[in-house]
Amino acid sequence: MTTTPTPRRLRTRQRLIDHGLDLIERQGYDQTSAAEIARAAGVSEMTFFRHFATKELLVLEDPYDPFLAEGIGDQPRELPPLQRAARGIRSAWRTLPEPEQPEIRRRVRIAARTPALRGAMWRSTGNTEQAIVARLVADGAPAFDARAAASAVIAALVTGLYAWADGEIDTLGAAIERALDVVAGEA
Amino acid sequence: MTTTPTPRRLRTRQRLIDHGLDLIERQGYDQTSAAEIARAAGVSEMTFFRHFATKELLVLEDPYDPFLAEGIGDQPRELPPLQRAARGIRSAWRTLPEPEQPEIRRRVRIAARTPALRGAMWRSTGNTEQAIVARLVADGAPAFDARAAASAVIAALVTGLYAWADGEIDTLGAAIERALDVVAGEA
DNA sequence: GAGATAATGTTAGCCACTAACATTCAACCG
DNA sequence: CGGTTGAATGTTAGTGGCTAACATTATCTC
Repeated sequence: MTTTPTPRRLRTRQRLIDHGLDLIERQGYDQTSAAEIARAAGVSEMTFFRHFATKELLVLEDPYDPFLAEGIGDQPRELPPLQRAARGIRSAWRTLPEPEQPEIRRRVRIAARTPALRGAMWRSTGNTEQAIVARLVADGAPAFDARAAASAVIAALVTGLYAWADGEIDTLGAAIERALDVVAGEA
Repeated sequence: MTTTPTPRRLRTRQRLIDHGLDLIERQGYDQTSAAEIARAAGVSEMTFFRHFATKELLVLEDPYDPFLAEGIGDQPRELPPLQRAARGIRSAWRTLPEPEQPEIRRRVRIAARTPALRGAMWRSTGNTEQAIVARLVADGAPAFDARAAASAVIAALVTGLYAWADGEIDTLGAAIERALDVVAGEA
């Protein structure tokens, strides 16, 4: 189905990202047009949109990572959905090395500062949220409770992301732990 | 500061809303242009945007209601922020009569079905969220915890709103109660 | 080196939205 | 009642996000 991209395409894509984040950091998201980014990257405007279906995705697109939902199945089913989701994510995160990608931080910082992107960020977490809902439901949670718990946990996580991007919290891991503490305290 | 709108302006605005929701319900949000709505309401496209700064706001604009945050101050400060927010909102809601406005339900149903509007909904809850954060912080909560708690509670509330609009839960009050139960169970 | 295929370019156009300026409407004043 | 004023609306022109259709250029294979 999904054919692997050619080296040339990957180079073009990376140039668009590099020049795009650069320009946006300097002049702001709204003040930077897709055409301008394309010009800076040495391609046509059309090519920009062939790489990123929307301008938002230049900043927010990330490969879908369902791994966050994977720890949920291990949690005891007696726990309420919110606790299961929070603890599952925490344990999934701990099995992973801190992905110290500075580019992710650039992206999140831009998103945090751009009102137009905050909504888009919400949309871009949709896949992760659905994965969490699916796991909770598979383990017996009512559909409504699963949706409410998943959306609440994701919202807190995004808050943590923003705090990390702003330098308010040092490491991504610490931001996540603290956000999860707030929605499902140690109590 | 804010001058009261003239009767004529109010009539035009209502006609835009009536024809707008009507057309959007029939053909979908993305398939209905602002120009089309304006034409149906018998005004120019420019007038549409003078009443609604963005097309999204035709569906989502609602007077800012800070009342939801008002019950938070009454909660015991020993409780963690998430509990304070959830209980405060619950008690604020209970002091109010169920506002059985069918138009609100139309709007929410459209928002629930339109991916482009889900993000906008998130933005439109920003005022309420800020009010909640302000109250939590005023009562001594750390800023980060307040933001995380407020965003989580709002996210769950929006989930409840959608469920009510879809008919999955009968009354708005029940939807809110249940959403709050999920994020801050009786435990 | 010829062909096939992916990647890009060009052009034209729709829609959301804005700025600038002209026009109509409604209330108020004499 | 006519005239004046300010709000509401209309008109026109333009920008930026985004798409469709078709032409062109790279790159890879044989």
